[in-house]
Amino acid sequence: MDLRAVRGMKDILPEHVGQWHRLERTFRAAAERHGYAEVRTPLLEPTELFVRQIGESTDVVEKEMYSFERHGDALTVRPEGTAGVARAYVQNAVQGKEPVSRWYYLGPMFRAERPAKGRLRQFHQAGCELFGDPGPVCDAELIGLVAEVVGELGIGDYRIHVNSIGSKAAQARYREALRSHFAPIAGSLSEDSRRRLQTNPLRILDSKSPEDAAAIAAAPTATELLDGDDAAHFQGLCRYLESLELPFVVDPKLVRGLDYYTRTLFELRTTTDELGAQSALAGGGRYDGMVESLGGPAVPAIGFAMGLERLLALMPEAAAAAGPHCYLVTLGEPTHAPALRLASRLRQAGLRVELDARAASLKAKLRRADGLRASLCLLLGEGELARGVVTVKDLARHEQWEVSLEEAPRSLGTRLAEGPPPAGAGSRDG
RNA sequence: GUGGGUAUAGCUCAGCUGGUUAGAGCACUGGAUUGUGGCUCCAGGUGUCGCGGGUUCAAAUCCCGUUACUCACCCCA
Repeated sequence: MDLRAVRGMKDILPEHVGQWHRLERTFRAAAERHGYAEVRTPLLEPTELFVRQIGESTDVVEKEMYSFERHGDALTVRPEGTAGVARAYVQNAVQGKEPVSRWYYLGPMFRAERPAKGRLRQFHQAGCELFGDPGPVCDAELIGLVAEVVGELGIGDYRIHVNSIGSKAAQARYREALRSHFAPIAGSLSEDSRRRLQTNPLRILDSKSPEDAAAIAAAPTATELLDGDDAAHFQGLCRYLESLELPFVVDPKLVRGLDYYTRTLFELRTTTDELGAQSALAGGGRYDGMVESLGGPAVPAIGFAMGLERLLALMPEAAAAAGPHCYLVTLGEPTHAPALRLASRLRQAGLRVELDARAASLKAKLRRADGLRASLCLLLGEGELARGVVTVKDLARHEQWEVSLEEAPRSLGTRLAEGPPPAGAGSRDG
């Protein structure tokens, strides 16, 4: 086969879409309970949007974006959701319509990384963005929302990591403090970390190289350097998380790879190894400067995104998808047209009907009805046709009877409404 | 981008230090039951052994190259 899906981009086959729907339903319901409404923004944005908001020297911008030029416009397929949503917020002057906006989104993101376990080039995120509230009450509430969704999905093995890197000014001070801490010992650092000393010393902190471990442990932490307002904000966040009874760990080494964050940072990390070397299920933080840097007023904002493939990998197996109510089997060409009409009338009555007019044996068709977990199998042969009836077979109860073609939609509708057949058979909800 | 691993039937995989017609399970089809399923039994496979080259009397097996997938680094969802 020479035409395959692009590397790192996967087909989601019908057998898995039930799980996706469950995940999306759970997320939407939780977000809407918290007052969030869905926003849909384009997959393509001006390249400049991501370069300026995510940061020129970040990995995402330096090497992971799908960028191209078309009709003179430099465009990029979105690598994340926040920048586009913030752009939409500013462009539509939403701050003038309401003091606080709660928006959620759902969809594919694209990063041209080398794929690995838990990491794809097209992956899906669901996220929330809250504009107009500086926190920290809403920060805690937002983290609570993420935990709620993850918990409802049946995922329990995770930890909430929280940190604060302060305002942009505090970050600049912190960067300097890290530089003066690491510069004298640069010789003992890993090659990557020596490079990061120049580009972004914050990210030395999440280096996993053993040679960096001691230097990182001795490094100053961001929270130590927070000034009055920043420190109070972070203390408030921790206090509110406690009052929500959300277990969390303060993780001074939590530094995220996007430049736009201010103050609050958080991640939900799985404590299992189901995701290989990856561990983040969801991540987010505050980005108080973004709206203003996009040309809007100084509106504070916070948000998060969850990786849907990663959540799916940790979700417990769901029950089998519901089969059809009726599996309608024809026997012989003369029954085809009447069967088509019967199927259509049954569907009008609200039933899920699958018609099997293959030339295969009755045995093969019944086997298929069974494999699909159909509730009822309907047999329409020439004998039935002559008598104006259809044979109805309850696959779970091993009973069969005839009903007139005329009466079938009403009779079968009633029968199916009576409830599921005995255990182990019939339809189940996913 | 840099490394490691893998590549045999639709799927999951056996196939030993090279040896003649390349196997199993699952799935699928037919039959046992001329129109009755899940269990059982019987039967059914012409598969570019990823691709190209090399070594050899002989290559799925050894060597080289190449492509794809995968895992790890990096970074993140």
